[in-house]
Amino acid sequence: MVERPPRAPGIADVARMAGVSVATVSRVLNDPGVVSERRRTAVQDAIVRLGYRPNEAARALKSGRQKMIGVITGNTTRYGFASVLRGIEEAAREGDFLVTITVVENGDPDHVRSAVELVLSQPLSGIIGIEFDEFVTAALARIPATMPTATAAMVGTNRSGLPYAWLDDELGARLATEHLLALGHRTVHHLAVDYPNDIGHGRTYGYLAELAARDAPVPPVVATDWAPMSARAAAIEHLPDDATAVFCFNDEVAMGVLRAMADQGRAVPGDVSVVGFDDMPLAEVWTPGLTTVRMDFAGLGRAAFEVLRATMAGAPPPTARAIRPSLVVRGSSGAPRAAARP
Amino acid sequence: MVERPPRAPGIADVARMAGVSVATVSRVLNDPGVVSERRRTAVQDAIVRLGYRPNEAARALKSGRQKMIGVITGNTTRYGFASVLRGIEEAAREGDFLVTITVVENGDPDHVRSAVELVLSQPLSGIIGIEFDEFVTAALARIPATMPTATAAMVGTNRSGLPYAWLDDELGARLATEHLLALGHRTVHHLAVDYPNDIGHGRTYGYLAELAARDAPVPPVVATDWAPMSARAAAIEHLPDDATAVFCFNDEVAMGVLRAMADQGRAVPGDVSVVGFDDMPLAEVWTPGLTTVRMDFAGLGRAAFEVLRATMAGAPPPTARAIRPSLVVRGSSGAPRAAARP
DNA sequence: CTGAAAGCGCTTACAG
DNA sequence: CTGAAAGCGCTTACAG
Repeated sequence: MVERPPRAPGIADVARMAGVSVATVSRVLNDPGVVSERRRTAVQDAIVRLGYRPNEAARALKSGRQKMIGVITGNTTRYGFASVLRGIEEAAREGDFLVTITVVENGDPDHVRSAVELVLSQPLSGIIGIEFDEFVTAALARIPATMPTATAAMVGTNRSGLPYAWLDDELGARLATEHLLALGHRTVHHLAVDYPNDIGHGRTYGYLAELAARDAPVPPVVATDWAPMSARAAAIEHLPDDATAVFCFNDEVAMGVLRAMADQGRAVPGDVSVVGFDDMPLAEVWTPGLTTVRMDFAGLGRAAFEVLRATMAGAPPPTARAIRPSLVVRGSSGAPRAAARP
Repeated sequence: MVERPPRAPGIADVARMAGVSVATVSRVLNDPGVVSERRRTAVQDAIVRLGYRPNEAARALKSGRQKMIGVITGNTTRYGFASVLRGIEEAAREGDFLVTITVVENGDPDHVRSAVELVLSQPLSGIIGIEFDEFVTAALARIPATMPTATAAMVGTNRSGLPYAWLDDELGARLATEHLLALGHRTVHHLAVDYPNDIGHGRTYGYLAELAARDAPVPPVVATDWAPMSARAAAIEHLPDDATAVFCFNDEVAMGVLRAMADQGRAVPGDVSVVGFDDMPLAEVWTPGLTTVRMDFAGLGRAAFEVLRATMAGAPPPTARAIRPSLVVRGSSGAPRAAARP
């Protein structure tokens, strides 16, 4: 613990020590170029000696803006949200912005409203929504148009209409589906979360599109929820016995499917190939290693921050920034047993 | 997008509409009891009609404190940190506090200093450090004593000496070790992260203590780092062929060990029992389901917030709040093959 | 119970 | 380039 004066030094203390007016100190802080070198040096010395630190509340009161951005997000315990948040935080910190988070995880109007009120009570510079679901969209809809706002999204999830950066999960799904088809599977089955719904998910669309493009039969989509054990149950109940390839909504769903296969004594990839989505850190550790699509969530967070920064600077409506996913092939996918068919 | 006046309404607008002074409006906001019912109602009506929202920057400027707490944490992408953050955020939101996060993930003095500077530039009400590693401890050491601060810790990690809440991972390790010994294993091996080091970890201590208490032989501790695949490598290289039970530092390490066993053709739990630590959501999905120790990280976050709240209220140095872990038995642990020995 | 007034720590026209 | 002064939106003694 450093010892400190009872009251933190203010701009007036600096001015006194440097023998200048408070206005000059303020200028040194905000626009050093306009101050003569002599005084500038004197002020900077005083700042260091006093350990002066600007009071952001006072700055915010004057300017109406604070060097702080708000992030509205779903459950930060989930891999995607956590990683995007990570990227935002890094980019923000580099730009000297602090990040405040507000979790919105259901559609209850009271919950959404109070969460937004809480964020808006602060003089934020801007807001980023991690718009992967409808709850965040609902929260974003309550933010006044005067507040600079940007969004991190995936295909089809950017329902707020705000400037955004996005991850092309539709492309990722096509890569995954194509990979399986190229291996010789007659078709590919799919476990989808939150399907059917009015948002739709790029990864489900991409899967369907790739099947169509290659004239593969389209099996019924198997619906599940986020919980891996629900995916396990859905796989056991709805995946046909002759399925040889399964493309999963995300890695956690894939892990549930892998568990289902193990419990049923079906070999992976011998009897069935399983492909996930996201490439979370544990994907490679699973037995067998999970073939999946790598999504650069942290990059998405950084890109969203750049979009917000442009918006804050009053730039023309910034273009969306897309991040390309890539396929990561590991042990869980292979050729079907009877691959040698015409 | 709601349409809004160019400038947000202030306390003066409310006062005008309600026909009272600004002082009265302020009182209604902060201490409604002292205002007569008639005026109070008038003010509250005006607040609603105007959509008035207090400007926290102005409040902070007067009081020197803002309804915002800062969280200093390690990589929020990791399960433990993310879950504690989660608990803090929930508790804070219920108390109408906003949460700001700053990630400190290495010991570089410049990094630590600038991270702390950034946090301190805000008129925070208080700070919580998720003190699971030395980097957060280093950051906490730079916070002036005048700032209310609390910590979320585990056994031995609370090196800052600040008021804290903690998770008794030493007890958890004893439960896990005892479980394995009670199953009939002659002894238990251990993969430890960050060992040996001057902090030490409660879970490693607890394991050692339980072995000693039961007069079991003490095999050399196998060192690994956080990455599951490193744990896999360490297990393959250093775990003796006759090991029948392994207690792992955390679930991710255990997953690496499970992978090592699979790659070596050793059956779990037939040939070797594996126990993890933390009970992350995927632990039950693994094949076989992972026996582990459940750690209530979110509860820890909430408890840390309570400790901070007491500190902010100027209460006597709050007592530490302990959270008990519990053993969760699943498929990865069982009796050794030759269990029927004296 | 209520109002007039000072002041929190800055920034920013306005003069010079 | 520099300083004196007003003001950002509140809270809080101080009188009454």
